[in-house]
Amino acid sequence: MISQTAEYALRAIVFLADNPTDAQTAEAIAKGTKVPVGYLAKIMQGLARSGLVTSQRGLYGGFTLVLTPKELCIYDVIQAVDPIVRITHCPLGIEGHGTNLCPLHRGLDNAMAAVEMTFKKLTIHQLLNQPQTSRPLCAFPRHQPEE
Amino acid sequence: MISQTAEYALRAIVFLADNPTDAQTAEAIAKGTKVPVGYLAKIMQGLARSGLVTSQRGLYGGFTLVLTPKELCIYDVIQAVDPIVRITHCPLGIEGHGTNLCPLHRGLDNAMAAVEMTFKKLTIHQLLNQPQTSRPLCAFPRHQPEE
DNA sequence: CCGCAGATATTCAGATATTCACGTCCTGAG
DNA sequence: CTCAGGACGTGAATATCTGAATATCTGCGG
Repeated sequence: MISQTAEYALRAIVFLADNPTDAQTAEAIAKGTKVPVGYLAKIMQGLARSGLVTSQRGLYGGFTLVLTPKELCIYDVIQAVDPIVRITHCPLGIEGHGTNLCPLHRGLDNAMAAVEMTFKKLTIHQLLNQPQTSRPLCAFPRHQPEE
Repeated sequence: MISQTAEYALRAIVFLADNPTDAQTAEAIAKGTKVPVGYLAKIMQGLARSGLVTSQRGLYGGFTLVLTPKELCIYDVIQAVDPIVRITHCPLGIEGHGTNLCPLHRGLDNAMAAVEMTFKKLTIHQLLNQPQTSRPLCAFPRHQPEE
C-alpha cells in the first residue's frame, strides 16, 4: 500500500522537521530514522530534485527543509518519491472512455482520490503535535540533538 | 497503488457479475477482460481459495460467483488477492508503541483505514449500475452474451 | 590542496507479472 | 462402465520492476 521508499522519505522529512536548527547529514538522518544510509541518500536526492529539501555539499553540509512543517503535507512527500497515479483513462483502452471512465475504474479512482485527500490534509506539523498520542515521534521521543 | 493483480481480479469479478447465467471458463473471462489467460487462471484460483468464486472442472465448467453482486464489495476482492495491510505496530520497533502508534504511522494508518472504508462501501452491483456514467462496464458496453 | 559530504552509476536481491507444461478431475457419449 | 476430451489445479521457469546496497565521482570549505 505505502511503499518502503515513501516510509523512509516520510521518516526523513519528519526527522528534519524535528531538527530544524541546522543541516542534517544523510548519515545523521539515517541513524535517527533507522534507514539504510545508501538508500536514504538516493531518496534524499529525489526530495531535493522535487524541491522539498535543499542539499549542501562539503563540510557542515547536509539537507534542510525548504518549507515549514505547517506548509508541508504528507501528500507532497509521497508525491515526490512515488506518486499516487490517478486513473485518467480506461486501462483496457476502450474507445469512448476518454472523459468518463467505466464504473469500475471510476470507483477505483474515487478511492484513490480519497487517499489523496487524506494525505493532503495531514501536515508534518500535525504529525509532530498530535493531541491524541503522547510520543512526538517514533525514533526519538522528545530528545535534544546531542552535541 | 492498486496492483495489477487486483485490477485483473476486479475485472474478472465484474465480468462474472455481468454474465451470471452460467459458469465462465478462464479463457472466456480472459478474452472479455483482456487479461493474460495463464495469469488470470492463477488469480482465479486465489479467488476460489478465498471463497469468492466456485470452480467447476470438466466440460461446461468454469467459474461462478458465490455471492450476489450486491453482497460483494471491492474490498473483498482486493483483500483476497493482495490484502491491504494495516499498520499495527511501529515499523521501527520502538518499545512502548504497542498500543498507540507514533503520530506518523498513526496518520498513515488512518489513511489506509480511509481506503478500506471506501472499498468496503463499494459493491460490485454499484459498479454495474452507477447512475453517473453511461457504460455499464469497460470491455463490454451492455452486450448480450453471444451463445 | 585535502577531506568531508552529497551526486551519480553499477550491481544485487527480492517481489511481482507472465508463461508453460503437466496433472487431475468432471462431463457426456457410446 | 469406460473412455476421451474439456477445463481447472499446481508447480516450475522466465521476465520485468522495484527496493536496496555498494562503489566511485564531483563539488564545497578550510
